[in-house]
Amino acid sequence: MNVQLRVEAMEQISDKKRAIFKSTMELVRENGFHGTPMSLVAKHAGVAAGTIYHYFESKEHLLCELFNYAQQQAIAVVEQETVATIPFKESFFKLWMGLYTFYRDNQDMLRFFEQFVNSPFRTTMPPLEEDKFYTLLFAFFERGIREGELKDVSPKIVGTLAHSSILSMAKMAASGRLRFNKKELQQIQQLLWDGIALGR
Amino acid sequence: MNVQLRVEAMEQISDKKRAIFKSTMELVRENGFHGTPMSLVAKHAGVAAGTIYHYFESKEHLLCELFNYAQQQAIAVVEQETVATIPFKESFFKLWMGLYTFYRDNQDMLRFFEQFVNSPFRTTMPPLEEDKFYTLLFAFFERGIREGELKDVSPKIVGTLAHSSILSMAKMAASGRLRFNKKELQQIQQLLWDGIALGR
DNA sequence: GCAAACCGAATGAACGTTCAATTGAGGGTG
DNA sequence: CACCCTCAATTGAACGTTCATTCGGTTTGC
Repeated sequence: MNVQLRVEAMEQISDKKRAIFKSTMELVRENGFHGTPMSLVAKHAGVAAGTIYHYFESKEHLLCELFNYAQQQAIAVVEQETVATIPFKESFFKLWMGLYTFYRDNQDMLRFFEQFVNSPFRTTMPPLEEDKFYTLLFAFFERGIREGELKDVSPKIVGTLAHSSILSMAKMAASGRLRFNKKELQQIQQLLWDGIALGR
Repeated sequence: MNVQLRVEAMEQISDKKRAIFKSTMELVRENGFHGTPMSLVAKHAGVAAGTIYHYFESKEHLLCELFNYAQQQAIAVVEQETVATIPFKESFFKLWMGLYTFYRDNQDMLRFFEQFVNSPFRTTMPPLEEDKFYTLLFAFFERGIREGELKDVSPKIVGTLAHSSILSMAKMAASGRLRFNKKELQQIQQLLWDGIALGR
């Protein structure tokens, strides 16, 4: 039943579709949003140009679906690290580290995300999965406030602050300007925690 | 002499050039990076297409120069709020608020920044002014560490965290999803300060 | 009268998308 | 098993549009 549910949620993606997603993400990372013509995507994915249009209505749809697809993977990380049976503080550190390593190890995706959320697509075709991601994230921080672990600031604010700290650190690591060791990463998380936690 | 210096630094920009910058920023904000043809920029700026090429070598150069131009204004904010004669803690809050209001009130610019730094231009033509911005920012936080006001974490880390918090809050305010009142803004700054400051 | 600034139609390349044609997997029939 | 039919998957050349850029000519300021 667990498997059943996962299959339903993921909607069983075809190999070609996945190859197209992968190529698009890599090319967008290197050449940007513009600068990745469909012909190039096709070549990289090892399919003909026409084939892409069998799976996707247009370039715009391809990009939007890719965003949702990638976002689902980020959602999976949040769901995995925020089970309600684990104490809040422990979950907080696990979530921070989980998302950080996810973004750090998926730099194509990270770059694609940033390009996408600042593009006009976001407004012309609002992505469903992004809402879900933030809903989950904010719910987690609301729990922290409810349980008296966090200061009484809007969960949206705390959640956004936490997430932006993760993103900026992952981008820093990705750009190669600074590589963090385990101790530094713990320092960063602790620093954030000190800010948002309710001192006893 | 004060005036003299400022003029030298700004290099005396022509009205047409400024109009082109303004139009580009507005159009990029609405239509994204792609989706703003030079012809549209020209029309919005009230000049002919060819005129743009009198001032800028190419679209790419226009965008890069615009980035530097905009970045200079952000630099001006940092310089204004981080004079060494004001106590560090007070400067910190002034800087946070100064940059926050700057970004919030210049949403075109904010959006353009985000698009630009995640585009491939950043790597093909590394922007000088971005370096200067971060150099100033990091120097300020280094001062905080040196004066024993901040925890001994790399100034690059603290600076990046602080800046990302500003950006994410300004983006939130810009998107209209949440409008902050003065008390909430103070809460956010305090929260950050609590995280990075050395408890006595 | 001479630069520099400015114009905007023309050019040519690049790109998203289409479509007629081909392949191949499955399945029903005798 | 051979045959045919169907339909989805796939191909890639061709099309039409859009867009950055050019350039010969005109205006403006000095």
